[in-house]
Amino acid sequence: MGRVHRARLRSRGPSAVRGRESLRASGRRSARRSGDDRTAARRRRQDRQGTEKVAERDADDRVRRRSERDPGRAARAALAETIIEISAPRGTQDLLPPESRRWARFESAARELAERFGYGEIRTPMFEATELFVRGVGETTDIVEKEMYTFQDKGGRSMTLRPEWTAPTVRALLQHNLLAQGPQRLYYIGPFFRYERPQAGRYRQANQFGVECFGYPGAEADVEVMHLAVELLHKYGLDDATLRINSIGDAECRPHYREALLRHFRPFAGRLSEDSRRRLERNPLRILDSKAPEDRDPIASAPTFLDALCSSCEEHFAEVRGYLDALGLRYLVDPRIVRGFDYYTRTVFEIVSPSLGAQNAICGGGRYDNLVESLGGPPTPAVGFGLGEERFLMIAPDRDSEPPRSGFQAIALGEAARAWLVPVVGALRESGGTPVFMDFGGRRIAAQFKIADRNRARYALIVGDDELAARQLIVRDLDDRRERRIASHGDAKAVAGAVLQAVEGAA
RNA sequence: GUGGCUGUAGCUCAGUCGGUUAGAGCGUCGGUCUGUGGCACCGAAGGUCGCGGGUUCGAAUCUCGUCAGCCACCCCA
Repeated sequence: MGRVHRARLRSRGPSAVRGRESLRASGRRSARRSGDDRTAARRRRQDRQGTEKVAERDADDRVRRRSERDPGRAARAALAETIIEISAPRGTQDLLPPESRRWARFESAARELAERFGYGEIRTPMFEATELFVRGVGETTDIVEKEMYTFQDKGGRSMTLRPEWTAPTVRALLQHNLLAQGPQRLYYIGPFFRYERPQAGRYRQANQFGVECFGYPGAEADVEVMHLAVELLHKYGLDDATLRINSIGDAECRPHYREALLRHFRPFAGRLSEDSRRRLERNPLRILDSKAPEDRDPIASAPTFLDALCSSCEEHFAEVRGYLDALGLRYLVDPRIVRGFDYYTRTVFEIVSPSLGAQNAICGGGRYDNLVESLGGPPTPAVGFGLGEERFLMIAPDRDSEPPRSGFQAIALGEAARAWLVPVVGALRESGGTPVFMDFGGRRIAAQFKIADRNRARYALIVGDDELAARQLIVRDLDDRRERRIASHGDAKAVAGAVLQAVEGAA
């Protein structure tokens, strides 16, 4: 896919004529003129570099000549002076058919699965008060420090396009006091925004499917959300993606681990990467995430969290593994997973795919037992994940299959036939469950058949003057090329009914 | 934010040492076939060579800047 698709919203006015129009006029049109004329044109072109005046006169001349051939042009040119070139903003993309069909399929699969797990959809605004993310995600995280799309609204409030969806979900939960009704299982699907340099699997506007489960402290909930994510992958046959899990402890044991890490890394301080040196005091956990080659050895010898967990965290993690085993879910304990958000506690997990590039995490999540409280709610344990739709669809194998033929291509030959057929098409669309296509371009019959093929239509309905006179229409099976004539009496609805009846059983 | 690579037709890409009118395949439209598709043949339309400046008699080609895309770093979905 790839290159720039730049929409040229180009209005040509007198000032623009000097650029494009003059080139076109002297280029294309001169090709039809004689050789002498051409050299004259070239000389004029060279002269033009000399003085602006000549250039303008030349351009005006061209406008006049073009206007003679196309009277509307002068009026259009007078309307607009500016040249506007607009393309989709960096790191965003347009979604077009047939790719959009894959997205729709994925989204309904995700929804269906979430509903099957007992989760209900939540939709929240695309922007929130900036403060929500600063407090929710954490001030020292990369997201808050440098990746947020923040703006001031006209009331002077600081707003931010959501960079993640957990904090907004919690906000909505608290605002509507849903926790008073007991545990909540919610899912969401849609866009989120991060101001980053785009690369493979990373965009400024991306889409995420995620679930959040509130109110259950036990490992059952952790494993439920993991199961949901894995099952979605499984449905698409993405079995080479692996679930990696870890525990990063809670308020009791994390400080101890932090100390242990500091003791370990301090002696290496001089040799660590610049980034890791900075992280040493602020957030030593994140050093474990580093890919810098000079950090590799110190990280490999670092103590793991699994040795430092307090007894209750250790027990929780053991239960998580137990449930995963009981469900037959394959996983890998990876002590290096730490995750980028501050709100995680205990279980964290990622699903990574070997077929993605450097951004190989297709899904990430974990438990966040303190977030609800820190946003002003009652103490509420919670666990959830986010899954990147772009990344998922990059590796999903549902690409090439050609859909089976279905529906109708209405083919009219001539004005009268078209006028007769249009209401029939409308009636078919009202009553049938299959697509009905029609080309309004007045193309010859062969071209309309090509369009039918492209549309993967199953039947062609052909009407020309002969059929009109005979009150018939032709139904052609585009698979076996057999066709038959059926009577077309009555109004459009009756004709549509006759058509549907004629193909019934055949399809 | 840093670095590397790349911008030529709707798409994929050629374009020699800087030289006259920038090409191909696919796609689109028309024709061969006044009314029958996937094939074939013929023809046509379609280009500010990303944009702006510089060098030069002359720039798609060299140079600087800029924008965009891709990839990597940081980090993450």
